[in-house]
Amino acid sequence: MDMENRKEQIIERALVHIKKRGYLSFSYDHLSKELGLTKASIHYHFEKKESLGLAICDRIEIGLDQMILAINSMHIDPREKTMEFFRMRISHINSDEICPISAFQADFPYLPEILKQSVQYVTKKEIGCVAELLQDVHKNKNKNEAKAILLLSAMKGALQYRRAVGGEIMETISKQLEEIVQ
Amino acid sequence: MDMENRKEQIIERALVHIKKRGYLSFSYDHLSKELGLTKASIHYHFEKKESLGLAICDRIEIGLDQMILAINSMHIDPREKTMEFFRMRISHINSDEICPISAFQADFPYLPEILKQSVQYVTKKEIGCVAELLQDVHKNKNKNEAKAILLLSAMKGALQYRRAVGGEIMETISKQLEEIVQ
DNA sequence: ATACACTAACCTACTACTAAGTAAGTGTCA
DNA sequence: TGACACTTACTTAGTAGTAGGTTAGTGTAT
Repeated sequence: MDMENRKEQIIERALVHIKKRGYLSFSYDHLSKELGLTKASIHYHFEKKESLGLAICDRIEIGLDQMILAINSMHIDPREKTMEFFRMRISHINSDEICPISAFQADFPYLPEILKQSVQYVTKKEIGCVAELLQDVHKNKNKNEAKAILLLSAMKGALQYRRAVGGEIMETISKQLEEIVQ
Repeated sequence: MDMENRKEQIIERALVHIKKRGYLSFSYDHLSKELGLTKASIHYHFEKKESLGLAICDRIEIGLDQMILAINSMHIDPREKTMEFFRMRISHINSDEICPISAFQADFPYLPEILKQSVQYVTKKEIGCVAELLQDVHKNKNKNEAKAILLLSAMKGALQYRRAVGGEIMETISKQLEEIVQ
């Protein structure tokens, strides 16, 4: 397989693993067996685990950009745009998974410094995305930033709760997030 | 040192480690070195890591009971009681830590079955605690359960966000939680 | 004497990471 | 056209370090 396809394939599988079990707990061994390669081959594409971690952060960032682009091309109510962001975000996370950014945050103290920075960057970017969508609802920048953090914290906390209390929690939370957006 | 004191000491240190780095990532080796013991000695008190995990869940449950007891003996507004619960909960978590229940949830798919059950139990118990405190504010049981889940999700999500965006986030969130309680 | 709290030394499995080698292809020059 | 240098995408076989867990034995207080 050519370089770019294989790299993408590894990033995609690693992202699934991170959503399932976190950054520190997934291993090149698991990953390689799933892809029908050797560990060494993954090291060929991503010299260190850290390099793969950084590539995944980039991947998440690209995903955010694509979502914002898709949402801004929709002709719907501004309130609906914010909710659409959350719907899209949740739809990429299976019921046995958590948000990959949350997974990185859970392992944060033991990440290599450069990966910490990348996680910080993508975390802040996501908050910025939501805050900007909220700007079309009410024009209070400070309040929107605070609201964005609340909405995101609640959504991601809920995704983790889902593991212990079951699936119906996300509907319960979504309804209440809608009230907060209003 | 006598059995009960040592056991308590191990649980206490392990709880700190779980708040800092999660259940899967803390090790008997680290723990033993901190306590000036050997790994084997910790295995003497807690045969398996799983046993220690269960003891920590018990410990968290006892902590919840004590908080509810303390809060119910206060002569304050019902709204304030709910907020006091959150203040107490947050005060036990340092700025480089996350909620231990969240930490267990983050590692959930790879916990032994019996520990999963214990985490589920303590998760639901905490939701029950908050929902009951809310019963003194508004008497709508279903809505209070939903509100409890929202408040807890937001708080715990925010504790994880704090690692990537810094400490001032908790004040921002607390103010907004107060509005939701009203 | 016996139970308790502990240690030294070990085992197996798994982690990230590396060294050395190879088959298949690409580009270039006589 | 064909020989040569080089690259890509891998493999096999390792390294050192750490994980959870075990076994057999030691010191001590009652």
